[in-house]
Amino acid sequence: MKQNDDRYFQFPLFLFRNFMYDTEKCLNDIVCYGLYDLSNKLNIDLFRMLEHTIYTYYRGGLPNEIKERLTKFAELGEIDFNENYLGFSGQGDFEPTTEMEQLEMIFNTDNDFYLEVCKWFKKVSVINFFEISGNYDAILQKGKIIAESIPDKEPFPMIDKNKLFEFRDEEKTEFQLIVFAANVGMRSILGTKPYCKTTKELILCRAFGFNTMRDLEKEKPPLFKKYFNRYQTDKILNEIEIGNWNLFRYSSQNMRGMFIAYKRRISLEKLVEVVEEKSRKRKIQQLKNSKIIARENAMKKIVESQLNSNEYSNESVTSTTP
DNA sequence: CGATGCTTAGGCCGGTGTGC
DNA sequence: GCACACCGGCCTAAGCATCG
Repeated sequence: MKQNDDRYFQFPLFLFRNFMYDTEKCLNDIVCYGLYDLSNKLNIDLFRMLEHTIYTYYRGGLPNEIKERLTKFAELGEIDFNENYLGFSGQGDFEPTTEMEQLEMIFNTDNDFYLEVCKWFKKVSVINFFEISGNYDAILQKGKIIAESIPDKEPFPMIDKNKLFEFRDEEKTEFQLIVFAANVGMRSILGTKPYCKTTKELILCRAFGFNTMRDLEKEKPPLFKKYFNRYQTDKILNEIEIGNWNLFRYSSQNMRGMFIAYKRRISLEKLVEVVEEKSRKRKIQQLKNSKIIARENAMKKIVESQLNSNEYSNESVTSTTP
């Protein structure tokens, strides 16, 4: 797992459909899916797992089965636990090097035990990351159900972990919720791109958890109508731009649609440059095309007039012939 | 393939509603 | 009467979609 993924939850967009109506349930579903997803993707760091297993053995808190197995291995002399130092070095650092090496040897010969410890370690890692207090297995089960019902071509936006818990646990106004939702909508459109072109309509559509306007029309949320107007969309987008959302927008004069971008991925100056250069190149291409067309038309005319003059000359020839 | 119509963002503006 | 939030209409030009 990469360092910068640590702070984000990634989830299928459709979970967001009830965000405006039942925020807590929506965000808890996202946590369930995130937990399930992480438990699948998590790569085990063997060193940390060895260390944490020894640490938890000394400190207490291992599942009984694992603890009993370790005790047995100790009785057989395959691992030496030092009940005086409890894994701490003379300098006071937790460095159970010998125990870890011995445990690794045990893992190499007893694959079932290794897998059992992996399962436990994964669980504690995930619980630690998500700071959850609920029933881990139930959450995992729910996450699995969600994962199995993801539609095709579903966008997967990401939410900052702290923001997610903030919105789940603190009271928010409807406008604060729609701003958060629009932020998610924008992220679902951007994906991994630093910037891209879109419309206000699609941002709002995604904010309500729908992939396309076609999907949204099937079960249009009442609040979509409330917020999809000039004043409200501008207010929402302005709020996102001045707030701490790492997002901004740019629309060239009279252009159809707008560009949205991550502040941390591209500067306003750079985006404007890119957008105006695109428009300049398009204009140049249009000029080229119109010149080609003009030339073709001119050539046609010339050919036609030559044909005509030939006809006249032929006529004159035939007329003079007896 | 080209002409045409349609959609879109944003500047501007007038009108309505609300609280003081 | 005043300040402010809200809403939709009109307008422009870009550029996308579509039709013949």
